[in-house]
Amino acid sequence: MAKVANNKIMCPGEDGELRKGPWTLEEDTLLTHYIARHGEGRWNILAKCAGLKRTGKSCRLRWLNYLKPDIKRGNLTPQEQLLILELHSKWGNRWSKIAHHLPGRTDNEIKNYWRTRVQKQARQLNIESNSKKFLDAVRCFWIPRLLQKVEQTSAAAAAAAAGPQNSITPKFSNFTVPSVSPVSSPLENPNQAVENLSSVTSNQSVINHPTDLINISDTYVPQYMTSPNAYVNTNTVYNNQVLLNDSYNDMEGLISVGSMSYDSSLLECQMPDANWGCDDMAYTLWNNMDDIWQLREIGERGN
DNA sequence: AAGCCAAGCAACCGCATTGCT
DNA sequence: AAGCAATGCGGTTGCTTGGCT
Repeated sequence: MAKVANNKIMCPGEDGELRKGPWTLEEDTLLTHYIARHGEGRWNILAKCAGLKRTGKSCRLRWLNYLKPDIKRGNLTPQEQLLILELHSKWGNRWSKIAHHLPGRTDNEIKNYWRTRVQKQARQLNIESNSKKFLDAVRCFWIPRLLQKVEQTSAAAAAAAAGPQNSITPKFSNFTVPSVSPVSSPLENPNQAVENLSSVTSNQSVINHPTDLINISDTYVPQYMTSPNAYVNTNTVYNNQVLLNDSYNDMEGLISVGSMSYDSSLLECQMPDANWGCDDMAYTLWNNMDDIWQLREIGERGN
């Protein structure tokens, strides 16, 4: 341990220049063994006394982000991704705060996930990743999809645990076959889908593109945080046609779960028979999702 | 096989905050 | 209360790796 001489902490092997760059196995071993014996903290002293030619800061980072025994490695699960999206929508770039809610994950890992995966989507959508528009897109399209994945994976796990005779019927297995009515592309006429929504009478699918929903969602009451069903139902809208769009399809790639997916051409959006006015349409749409949207799970792609 | 490029991630840097003297 | 060191946090950099030509 350190000795104090003339108010200066003296440790063996503290001479020489500080190292930078990737850590070697030897350095990792030194740090791990030292912390196992003496514990964390007092990083500058630790760095010197452990015989590491690193700054205390560097040692701390290496330990917290890589060497600590409870660090979880590997891909983020759909549940973790969902949590990150939700918490980031609440708190923004408070990586450390977010990381506290994901045991075994570091703020650095979450930050990298956000920058590499999430911001990539924003770029592809031509939306600023810190804009309300993108936040809405995440809430309306991405989170619902993750919720589906979470449900699917837990259902699959339950089915596996129950054995083949007691397999559980997925929650989305009995939705009706839709009748999708063709409408003009919102890319050609961005306001078309909203207009179509106001004129629709019943049983018609009219939303072509997520940006339409983003526009609508400016006025919706954000129940997304408390109503899982709302996620699923809004996602129906997304799935309905946007899956044809490459950049949105890329969101799929972020979720490394099983092969189950939804066929956009067979998802149904049903409107109630009541007359829809544009003004209160958004509010009604988002608050009645549970009742008015139905979807049909296609199951394994290729069916 | 070699070179190029982009994505992902580990690590660094600077600033802010906290705690101790 | 002030000064200083340690620690924490978020932004950024640059290295590694894998895919493509």
